[in-house]
Amino acid sequence: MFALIDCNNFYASCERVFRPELNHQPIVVLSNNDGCVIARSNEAKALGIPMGAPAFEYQKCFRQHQVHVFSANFALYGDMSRRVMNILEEYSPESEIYSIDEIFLNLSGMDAYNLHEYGISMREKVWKWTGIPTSIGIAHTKTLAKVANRIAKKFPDPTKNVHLILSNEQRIKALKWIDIQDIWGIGKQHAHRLKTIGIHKGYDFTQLSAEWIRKNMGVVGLRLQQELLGTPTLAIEYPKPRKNIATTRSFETLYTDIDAVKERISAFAVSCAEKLRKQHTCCLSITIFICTPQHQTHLPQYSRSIHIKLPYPTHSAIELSQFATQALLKIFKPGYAYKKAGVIVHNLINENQLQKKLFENRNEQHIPLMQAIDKINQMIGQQKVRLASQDLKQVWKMKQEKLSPRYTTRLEDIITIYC
DNA sequence: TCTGGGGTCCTAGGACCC
DNA sequence: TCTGGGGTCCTAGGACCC
Repeated sequence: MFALIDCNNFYASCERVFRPELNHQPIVVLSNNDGCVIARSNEAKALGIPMGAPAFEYQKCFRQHQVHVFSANFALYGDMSRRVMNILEEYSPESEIYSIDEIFLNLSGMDAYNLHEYGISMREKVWKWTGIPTSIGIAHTKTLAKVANRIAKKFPDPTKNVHLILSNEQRIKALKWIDIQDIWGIGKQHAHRLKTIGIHKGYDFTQLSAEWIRKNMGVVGLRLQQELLGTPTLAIEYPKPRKNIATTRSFETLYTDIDAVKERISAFAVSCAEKLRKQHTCCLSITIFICTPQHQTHLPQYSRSIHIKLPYPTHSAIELSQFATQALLKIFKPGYAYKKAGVIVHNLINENQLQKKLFENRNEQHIPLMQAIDKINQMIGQQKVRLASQDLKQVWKMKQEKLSPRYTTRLEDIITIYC
C-alpha cells in the first residue's frame, strides 16, 4: 500500500505562508530571469494562465486581475520542502522523496489503521506546523496512488483532500474518470498516439493488449499497465548519487563577446565542481553547450554542444573550468548573439574509488585547496572565494525583480512580529 | 555456389518526470 | 524587448570480442 502526498501549488503556497493576506488571491511564480510562469495558485489557474506562460505576454492579465507575481525563491522553497518532508517521513518506516513537493510513503502492514483518518492526520499536522496545504492519494500501487492524489486535489469536498483507491470498483471508477494524458508516465507523445486509436481514459488503456503496448511503448508501458491494473511494478526507491549534474542558465541579455560567454561557462563549471564535491564524486566527462534564443526566429540561429572525455577524473573547480573553457573555444562561433549556455558533467565515480595511477596527471594539491574553499564559502557565504576566470566584478546578475525574502534561511530576512 | 552464433559496451536519441 | 532548469530510463544500432 502506497500513499502519495503532494503539496498543493507548492511554490505559490510557500509565498503565502509568510503573506497570509494573499490567501484567496491569484499568485504566480516565475522561472529564473523572470521568464515564464512555473507555478500558479488555484485563483491564477482559474484566470486561464497556463503553465509555462511567457511572463511578458501576460503582463496585462497580471495587472488587470491584480495577480501577485514572484520571482522564484528556491532557497525558501527548498527549506520549506525539507520541513514538510521531515514531518511526513515520520508516518512510515519507508519513504521516498520523489520531488521538491511530493513524497511516497509505504503503508504496507498498516491495515489496522483507518487509512483515510491516517491521511487526514498527516495533512492536518503538515498544515499546522508549516502552513502548506497538501493532497493525499492512497492505493495499492504508486501509479494508482498518483491517480488517487489527483482525485483528492480535484474534489476536496467529499474527500477532505485524502482519497483512497482500495476496491476494484473504486479502481475502475477512478480510471474511467481520469484522462489518459493525466496518467503518470503518459506524456504528450504517447497520449497523442493513444488518442488516435481511441484510447481516451485510463480505463481504456488497461484494456489494451500487452502486445500492442510492448510494441509501441516498450517495457515501460507494460509496467504502467500492470500498475493501473493493481499489480505493483514500482517500489519505493532510495536516494542514489546523481548520474549527471548540470548547471545551465539563460542570460538576461544577449552575449556576442566570447569573453562574456567564457566567464559564464567558467562559473557553471565551478558550480558543477561544487555539486560534485558535495556528493563526493568526480566526473570523467563533460558536455558544454551554447545557443542563440530559439524564440526569436528573426535572429540568426546557432546551437551546438560538445562532449569531451577528461584525461582523469576530477572535481576540482580549477580543472573543470579549464576543460570547459577549452571546449567552448571549439564550438564558439563569432557573429551570433547567445542567450543560453550550460555545463553538464557525466560518468560520475566515487571520489574514494579513484585508481592511484589515474592521479598521475592531476594536481593533488587541488584536493585540500577545494576543501578549504568549500569550508570558507560555507562559513562566510557562497561564492566568497572564486576563480579569477569568474565574474569578479559581479557584473552578471539574474533578473529577479520580484524576489521575496528568504524568510527561513537568512537571519536578516526573518519576519518581525509586533506584540 | 556456399560464410555462425553468440556476447558486451557505448552512444545518440527519444520518451518521460518535477 | 521579453519564453526555466534540472533530472531519469529505455532502445536501437554500431563497434568490438570470441
